[in-house]
Amino acid sequence: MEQTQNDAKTRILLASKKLFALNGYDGTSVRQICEEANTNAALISYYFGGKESVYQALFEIYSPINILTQVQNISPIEGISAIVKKMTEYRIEESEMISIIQQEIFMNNARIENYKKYVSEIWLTLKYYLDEGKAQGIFHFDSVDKALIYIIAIITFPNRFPNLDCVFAEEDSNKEEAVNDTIRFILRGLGYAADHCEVDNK
Amino acid sequence: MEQTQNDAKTRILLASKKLFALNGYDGTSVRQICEEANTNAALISYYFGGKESVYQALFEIYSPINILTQVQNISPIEGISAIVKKMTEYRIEESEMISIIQQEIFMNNARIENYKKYVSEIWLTLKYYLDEGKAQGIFHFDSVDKALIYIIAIITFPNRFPNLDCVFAEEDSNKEEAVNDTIRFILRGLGYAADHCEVDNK
DNA sequence: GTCTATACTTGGATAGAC
DNA sequence: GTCTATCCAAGTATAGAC
Repeated sequence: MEQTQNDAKTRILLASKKLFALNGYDGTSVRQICEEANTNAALISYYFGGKESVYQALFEIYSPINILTQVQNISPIEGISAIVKKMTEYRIEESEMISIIQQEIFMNNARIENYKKYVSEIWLTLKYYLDEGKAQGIFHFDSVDKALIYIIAIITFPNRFPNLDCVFAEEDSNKEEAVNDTIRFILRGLGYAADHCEVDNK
Repeated sequence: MEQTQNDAKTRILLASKKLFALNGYDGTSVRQICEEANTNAALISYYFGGKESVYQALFEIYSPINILTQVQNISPIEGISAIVKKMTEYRIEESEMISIIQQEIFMNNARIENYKKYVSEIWLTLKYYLDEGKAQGIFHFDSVDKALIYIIAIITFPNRFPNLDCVFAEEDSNKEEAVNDTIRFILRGLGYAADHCEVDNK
């Protein structure tokens, strides 16, 4: 089926992505979505089969698909940097999806069963590189689970807060800057001292 | 009015805290709450005036009230450590509230207007210490907003994931350990090199 | 392929019995 | 102080018109 930028189906997807991010799944009604999308409420059922199927479709279409490619057989530093880079880019490109994912991660519902496996894979890969890096003496932390949680917290935290504008003054920086800044903070946090302890340079 | 651990009002508060954390505000019905609390749906209105008022009551009763006491006129390191310590303790003691707060922060709704001011104050204090520390040459980062976001991400990230058990193997550690671990990660991330640049091994 | 009208379900609040 | 029954509003899905 042909799918242009402006057909009703696409408009529904974009509208629901926006509204789910702002108001949550349960806080968004199909009537709201269709108003935002300039379509009729019946089209949700017609195109997708229901509200939940629209939600599932978002994850299928806007998932960070290629995060784990090119992340095999490289060093812990490279591995972690690569994942942080991809996630940070995704976080900027698909900030609405990150909001949606954030809201889901901490909830109990079964809406994202399929997606969970996919996300777990990313976190387990991160964990693998943390273990490796610690074993090689590159990283210095006590608990791999705690370190993992800090990293997940950072790379899944939305960069937009509809509710807390007053705190954040700076305008958007470019993507590359954000990636490097995030990688630096995380590697430093892990006790990787290369960039500020000269004796460490080899 | 006398309030025991087991009166209906308290049971409603605890049940709603639990369910809001797991399923979100919109994902929780007053009927669910009252089933969990072993009371009747009418009591929500009777005691609180409505679902939203129960929600507000949670923030009034279980807020991290004393976070900003004893955080004046101290050094950036001490200031940031103190806030991270208090928030980490709160995160462990009131993990359900942290889940609820997390869900709210990224949303658009006006439910937590009062609470927002309170939260903003904490973040602005953190920001102040970050600026101070950078000016004093203690911290090394480019963007204070980015640094602030990393810290907020870490100290507001729930430590429980109903949805991602498989990734996290370790059992709960004690509170003090968690506090010190978190402070160390953050200070390192900020480029505060005191604890590993002299000689790494102890 | 798109929309209108509507039936069905669920949630929140309330009146009144005990 | 607590519960039962019920009203009203909102969300969802569907049948069928165009």
